[in-house]
Amino acid sequence: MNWDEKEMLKLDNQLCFALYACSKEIIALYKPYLNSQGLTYTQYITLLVLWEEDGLNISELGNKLLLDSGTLTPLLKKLEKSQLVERVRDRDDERVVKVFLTDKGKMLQETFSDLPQKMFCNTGIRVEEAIKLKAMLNQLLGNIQKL
Amino acid sequence: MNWDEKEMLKLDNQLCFALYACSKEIIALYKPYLNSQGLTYTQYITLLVLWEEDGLNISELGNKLLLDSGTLTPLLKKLEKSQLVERVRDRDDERVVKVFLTDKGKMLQETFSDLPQKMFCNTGIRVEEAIKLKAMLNQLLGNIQKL
DNA sequence: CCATTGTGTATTGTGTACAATTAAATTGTA
DNA sequence: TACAATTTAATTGTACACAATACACAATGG
Repeated sequence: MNWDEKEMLKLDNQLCFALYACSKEIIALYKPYLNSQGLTYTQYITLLVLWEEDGLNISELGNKLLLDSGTLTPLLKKLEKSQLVERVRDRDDERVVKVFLTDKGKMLQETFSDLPQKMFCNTGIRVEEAIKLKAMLNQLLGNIQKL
Repeated sequence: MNWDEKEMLKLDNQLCFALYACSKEIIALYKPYLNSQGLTYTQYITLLVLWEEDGLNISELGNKLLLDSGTLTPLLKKLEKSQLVERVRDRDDERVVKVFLTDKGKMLQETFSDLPQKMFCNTGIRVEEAIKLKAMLNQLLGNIQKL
């Protein structure tokens, strides 16, 4: 093993760990806001999607969130139990479960309307930096998906 | 809710989701390499730390990996079961458990010596881009930790 | 010396996350 | 119309991830 290889095996030199750590820490910053409404981060981003487009089925949600049915099925049942969504099996195709926001679920959007701005302040990052960073992440994600 | 607020509640406009998605997808790229050696990503980065500095205790590992004992205790017991590490309770302070690599665990480093390079190629990102991205992530992480 | 405070690990409970499998329903095709 | 292939969710099993708690031990201050 040469010097370069040894250097690159150090945790601090790994891009993946920086991503992994950043992701976890930022999600942790969301927690106080979300937990106060009885939500987790994954449940929150599921609602984000439904606020944009209601009545998606589970695989459509999974495509947008990059999550599979093993994650979404129990999560959506919890959201249903707290009466934020309704799961309705499609009459025309009984395999399909469509997910609809309840009135309570729709109203919750207002509660979180200022959360993105709040979170942005918490990170202490400049606007142009954030835009640049997101662009780089999206490009990276695009590269990976193509494989 | 004004237009800006509504825009920022869209999934695709959220930096946090870009981080979360990127992190998961890159870790997924690691899986074939790691699973072939019976390892998960979290176990791999734990070994990365130990290859740099052997004999750390659990809280020291947790500080470097940003993980708590609830995650590390069962993980280290699995690594011990597969004979890659040894958990030794400190004689002087019975609260402390120190973690040492076995010979088998030390030798595994060679097996992964070219993995960072391989992974880098898989992402299809340019060197300067990767460096820039990692710098931005580390700065963001620094900002958060200070809160 | 001893009560208090702090530290280090383990345990329990909840909630993802994903691979693999199953099961039901639909679709394509001979 | 049979029936194979595909699609869609749900289920099962393994592995994090973290909050909350418990517990043992250590350090410290009066």
